[in-house]
Amino acid sequence: MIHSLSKENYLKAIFHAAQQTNGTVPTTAIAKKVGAKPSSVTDMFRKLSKEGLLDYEKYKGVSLNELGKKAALQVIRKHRLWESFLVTHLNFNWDEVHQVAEQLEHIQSDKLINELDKFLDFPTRDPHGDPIPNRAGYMKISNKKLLVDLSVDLPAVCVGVKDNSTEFLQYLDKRNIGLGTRLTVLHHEHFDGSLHIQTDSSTLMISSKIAQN
Amino acid sequence: MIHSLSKENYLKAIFHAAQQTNGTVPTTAIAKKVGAKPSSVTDMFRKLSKEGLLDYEKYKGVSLNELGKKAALQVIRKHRLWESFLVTHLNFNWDEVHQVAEQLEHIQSDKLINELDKFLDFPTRDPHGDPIPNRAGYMKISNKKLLVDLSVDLPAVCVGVKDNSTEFLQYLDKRNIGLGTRLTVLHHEHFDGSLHIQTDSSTLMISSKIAQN
DNA sequence: TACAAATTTTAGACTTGTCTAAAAATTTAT
DNA sequence: ATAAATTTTTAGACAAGTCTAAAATTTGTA
Repeated sequence: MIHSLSKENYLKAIFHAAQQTNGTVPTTAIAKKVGAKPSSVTDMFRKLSKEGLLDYEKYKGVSLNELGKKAALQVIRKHRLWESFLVTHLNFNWDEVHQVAEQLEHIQSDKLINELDKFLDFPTRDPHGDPIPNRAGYMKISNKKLLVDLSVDLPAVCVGVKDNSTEFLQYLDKRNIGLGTRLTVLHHEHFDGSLHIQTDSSTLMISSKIAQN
Repeated sequence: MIHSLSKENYLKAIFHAAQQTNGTVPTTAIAKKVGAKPSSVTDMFRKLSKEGLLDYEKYKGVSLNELGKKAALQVIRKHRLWESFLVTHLNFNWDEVHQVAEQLEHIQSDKLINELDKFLDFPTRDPHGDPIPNRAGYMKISNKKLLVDLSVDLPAVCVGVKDNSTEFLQYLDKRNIGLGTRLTVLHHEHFDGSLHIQTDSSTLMISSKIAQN
């Protein structure tokens, strides 16, 4: 139940890659993610497969099984909790945390990570707005988030809306916002909760209308 | 200027061993500390020597040079700052922290460790009472500490006293405390600062008399 | 459908850090 | 002072994770 640093990185990479492609991931995709040559990735696929963490068929790519998913989610949980800690308590900016969290995510100690979770008051989103798996490995599916929860200056893509009423959709349409629209939050206006956002075509202001990223 | 996990462990082990023996450390002493066979230690001695971190002569043992000492102190700084964090913010007991700190001490990030230092308000002692090197690598020589600063239940040895007056020494003598006496603090009485301590031969009470560990 | 291109796997090798067994040097003790 | 005991080093090997080069398989296209 304890994996090497390298194996944890592969599991994480496969998990993330599988979010895009529906489950099965090709060798080269992982090679790019982990910064290794495809031949090395094949070797590791066989090892992880033999350890019962993923399903692998020669030339067919891999997919995480339940055990592998669980292991990957634990690493992701650690990564995101550490990122949160760095930003909220150690004065890191959201764009500085990744490299350090890549190291911290491999520290092995259940007590450590659960106490950190408690210390941070059980956050559900990391500084990039991505969901943090809980102790049991459960996390809200996908990395959608409400526009109001979106970090300032973080580029994002609109993939859905919460309020599906026609009037709301027309409102968005009039402003050229739809599925696939790329946007960035420029500024949060705290007194009324309104947002200044930047899309590819224009800059505009949005009130507390809730759009999902 | 960046060393592998294993090398950092060797540097730390050599540093600690050198505190006892006046500078030069034999192969077997390090073998025991790092949990490796003497032949492996010899190999590593040669590597670290070639990297300019320590002075090594075949069959003569090693000693850290300035560069090696600096590197060791940075690892020790990280170890002790993390121990402090674990105890003061994550509800670890002083006897639970070591194993986790052994991992955390190898995280590479100057910003991380300096921000952690600041977050902890620049502590000078870790939970075991050992001094924490500052950013520049400076630390109060040796791990002596005042008895009043000694953690409860941590076994210690008396190696000196601050007040050298005859009457104070006689006072200690009467209670069978001298250089080399092993003792443990059982309890701190907060209202008057007195201490209950346990020596090999007896249990006794000490007022705010300051004895150095 | 068959060939060319791209992807994936195999084979053999290298690095780091470790080990065992045996040889060499040092220390201890008589 | 020399033999015995201990310590240290050398030599050769191994596991993990990686690489390059070449072979095998799959995919895309004419």
